[in-house]
Amino acid sequence: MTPPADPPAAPPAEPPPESGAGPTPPAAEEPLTFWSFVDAAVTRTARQLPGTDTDATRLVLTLYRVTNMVVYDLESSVHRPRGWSWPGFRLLFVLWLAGPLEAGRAAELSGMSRQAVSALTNTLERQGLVSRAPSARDGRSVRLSLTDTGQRAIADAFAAHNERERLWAASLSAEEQATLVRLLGKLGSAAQHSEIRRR
Amino acid sequence: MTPPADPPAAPPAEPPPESGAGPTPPAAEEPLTFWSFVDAAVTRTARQLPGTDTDATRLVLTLYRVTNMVVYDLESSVHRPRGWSWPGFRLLFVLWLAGPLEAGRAAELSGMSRQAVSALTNTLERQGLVSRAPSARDGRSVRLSLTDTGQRAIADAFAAHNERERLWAASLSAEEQATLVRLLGKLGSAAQHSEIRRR
DNA sequence: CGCATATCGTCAAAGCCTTGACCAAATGAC
DNA sequence: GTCATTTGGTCAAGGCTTTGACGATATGCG
Repeated sequence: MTPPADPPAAPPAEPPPESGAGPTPPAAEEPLTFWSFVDAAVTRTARQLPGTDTDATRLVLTLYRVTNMVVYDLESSVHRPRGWSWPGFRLLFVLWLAGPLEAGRAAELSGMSRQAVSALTNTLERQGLVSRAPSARDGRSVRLSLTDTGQRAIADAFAAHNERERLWAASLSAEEQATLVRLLGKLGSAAQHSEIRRR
Repeated sequence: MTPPADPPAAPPAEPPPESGAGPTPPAAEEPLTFWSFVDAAVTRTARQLPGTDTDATRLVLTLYRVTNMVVYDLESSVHRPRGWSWPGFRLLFVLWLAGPLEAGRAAELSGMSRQAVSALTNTLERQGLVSRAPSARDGRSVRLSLTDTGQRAIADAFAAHNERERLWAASLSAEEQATLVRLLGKLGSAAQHSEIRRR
């Protein structure tokens, strides 16, 4: 779901609906595009719902959209050509760096649910990249580890993945990258507040 | 897939694998957690693959993980209780703000594929929130619009959604929010470079 | 030691995503 | 006007996500 990259070259939006029913018609004279939609969204939510925290809307909308673009690019150019998926790569990445793990720990480190790790491991096991073994520590657990094939495959994939990451990161200076990471980390720490729902 | 919020309180990782086969064993003495994994990942990829752009790795890893946390929280606390999904909300949001749209335009504005919008519209139509009509402009197109029920439902959901966005955003000052949005926007503009894959 | 409770991984059902394909309609060249 | 090409929406297959449930195993209290 990578959007067109060249705003505002998209064809014109349909004309706004007639006055009366429903929300206030969009006031934009220019056609909306993926890019201008964020600005328009902020303006229009303020009009539709007085009291809207428009800065928060802009923040979350931008965060989600940019992340989606990055992930789509990485998945479609690096991982799908290998017959992999983005979540598959993420699980292989965790096992590559942390070594063999119990499935629950792999779920925790990768930020996936236990059921998602279980289903994903089915796929990766079938591809010969990961193997399951009963855990000596706990009869309920399975220990996931990369096969030799998996080790080689993830090293190769990560090289290409990192090359692509570098292209994305290169649009920011080193200082900007550091600032972005710092602010994202600060945003992420909000999850420690009791109001935020977490697993 | 929201990870535990309280680093590093997670139970200890399994002991590192023995020397020899596979990658260099993880050197960390502390158990890895969702949080410390990012730092560990950066350190260990540099060791596994000399020449790794570790700043890019940190940037993309952090971006993805924080976004995932935010989306999981919004979806599980605001949208799933309504019987909705995150993508469903996003499509409703676009139709709410832009008014009735042809499906292809809705796909464009929301950053989804046409097939994803089609399948999602099936669900929302079944829930009585969206309706399809043939487009007068183009015999191949369908025009998507919110039903009256849909209008009311999205207004109510967005109020709760925005309240939750506000909680997230509140962890940053207004200036920090503006800086984050600006840097994300700059990162997103990288998609205009020809190397980045886009739809 | 017995038993209630918690934990781990998997299962099932339903929804969402991707790619490739198909059919109908639109477009543009000649 | 004809025809090749493009476009729009849907379909199908396969993979990934969620929630709730289940059976096996572990834990801790009395």
